[in-house]
Amino acid sequence: MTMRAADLDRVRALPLFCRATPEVFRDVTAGAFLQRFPAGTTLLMEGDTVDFLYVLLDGAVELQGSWKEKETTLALLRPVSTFILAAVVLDADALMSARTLERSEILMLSGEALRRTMRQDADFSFAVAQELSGCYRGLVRAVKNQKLRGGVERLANYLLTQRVRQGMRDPIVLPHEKRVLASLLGMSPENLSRAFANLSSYGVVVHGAEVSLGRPDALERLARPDPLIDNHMPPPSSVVGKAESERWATQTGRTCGTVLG
Amino acid sequence: MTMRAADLDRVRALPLFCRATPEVFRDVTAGAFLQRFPAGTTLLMEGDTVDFLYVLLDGAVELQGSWKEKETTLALLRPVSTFILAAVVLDADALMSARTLERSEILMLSGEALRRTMRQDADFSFAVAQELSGCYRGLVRAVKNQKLRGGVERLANYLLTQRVRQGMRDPIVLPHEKRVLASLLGMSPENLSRAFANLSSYGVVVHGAEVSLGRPDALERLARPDPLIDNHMPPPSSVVGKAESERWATQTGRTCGTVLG
DNA sequence: AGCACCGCTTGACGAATATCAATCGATCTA
DNA sequence: TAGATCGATTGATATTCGTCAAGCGGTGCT
Repeated sequence: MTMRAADLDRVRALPLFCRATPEVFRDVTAGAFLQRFPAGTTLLMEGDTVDFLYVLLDGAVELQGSWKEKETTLALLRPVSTFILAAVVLDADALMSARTLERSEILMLSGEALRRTMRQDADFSFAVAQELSGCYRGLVRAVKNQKLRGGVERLANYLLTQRVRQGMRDPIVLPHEKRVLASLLGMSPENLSRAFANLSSYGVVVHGAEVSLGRPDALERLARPDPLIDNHMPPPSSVVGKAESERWATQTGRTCGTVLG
Repeated sequence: MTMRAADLDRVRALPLFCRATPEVFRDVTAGAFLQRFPAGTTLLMEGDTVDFLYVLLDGAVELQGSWKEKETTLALLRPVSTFILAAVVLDADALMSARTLERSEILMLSGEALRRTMRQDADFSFAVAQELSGCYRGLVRAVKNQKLRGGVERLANYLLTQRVRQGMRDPIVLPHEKRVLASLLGMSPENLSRAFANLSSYGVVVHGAEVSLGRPDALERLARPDPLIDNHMPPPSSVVGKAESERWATQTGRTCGTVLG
């Protein structure tokens, strides 16, 4: 209950809640609490049963899956984003782990309360269904991205997507470590370096986290972005208006990367 | 409206509808119609706006995505399955194409009616949200499968999953052409052949569509199936009881393949 | 029967990618 | 400041995978 009014407002503005009645919002946030975590904290392990809907208010969170000592990044989240909505709705165990990449502020809503409210309010239930649909479509994009494109193509499209999200500024800045980005794009860190090197012939210059797309048109001819794969949603600056850009990975706000990769 | 009572019952039994009141079921099926398609018919193209929720009652359909002359199979559906639920809920365009693999019988429900009913009935809305959650989780499994495993490992796990679904019978039978299976598993048909050849050292013998897993234990040590990736749901024979095994790809019934791959 | 077509398999080759190792640079610490 | 640590880069090498080509074995058609 120790949360600033401004935080509550940011949650209220989420597509998931912005059309809910005051009563519904009160019900679903009943018993919610805000918590701060340092960087590198594991919030949730694969296979854990999940009792809360998480809302990232500040910081950064990585969703990852693992198999046989190997790990891969499924999504990178920035505020304001919700995650593991699907597991909460089904009251099932988590299919991915969640860990903080930076010091983060996270609101935790009772899963029980969420499900109860859904059963009582058709409009809220509908909003949840819409959110889940957006998440689903985000994953469809991810799979297509992964299966249909090669490594350099995924990187090229990632850069073009970032350019749009960062308001067409020229030196875009990578929002995460390159090792994490590599995992998101489905390649080894070494290969990401080489992929960047390849793109230099298309005008791409890298200086640390700053990447300048010298000739976006040339890069675009290589990347061939496709609205059915890459969600080039409006830059964060412009008011997002109708909560319509598909949401991603149970998260409602911006995503860092078209999508997994 | 030309549909047999038995068909209606099968639709009624879907997790999506089985808990709905008679009125809700009547509303959502209002204006629905049954249609027959020959093999190889494209029901829906990527990018098309979608006005109907599809229910596969007989036959087989493939969901695929494409980019730059390339195509990949995202899911293989068998009766009784619904598909493109997410696009219908959002009233958005389709992210994948759908085509029949065999002569198929398909029920088409009005998307408008579905959304209207959702807004009126919280329980139905909740059922849709649960269905979407299952689909979402199916895709998470798919991405993990694709990013964390190699080709042979994906095939080995596919075979083990099929063994469970087909009631542990020994010569399992591949439910689709090998070229389609290869696309589902994310490899070329040539590589699928070689992958099968590799598995011969683990007891796998292939005779056309019949595959005998000579030593399932050995195969399992290679495949390392994981409940957080492979949905080893109960064999179709045993009554599925509570509609709980996660649904896949907007589909409610059996799926042919752990998952895309 | 003969023929064409199609799906599957196999081999050879090249491209893409992972892995291992070493190095460089920046940051943090003692 | 010196040392240690960590992320990023680069090179060498092995593995995986896709592509091209040919051959095999069915099915269906005439």
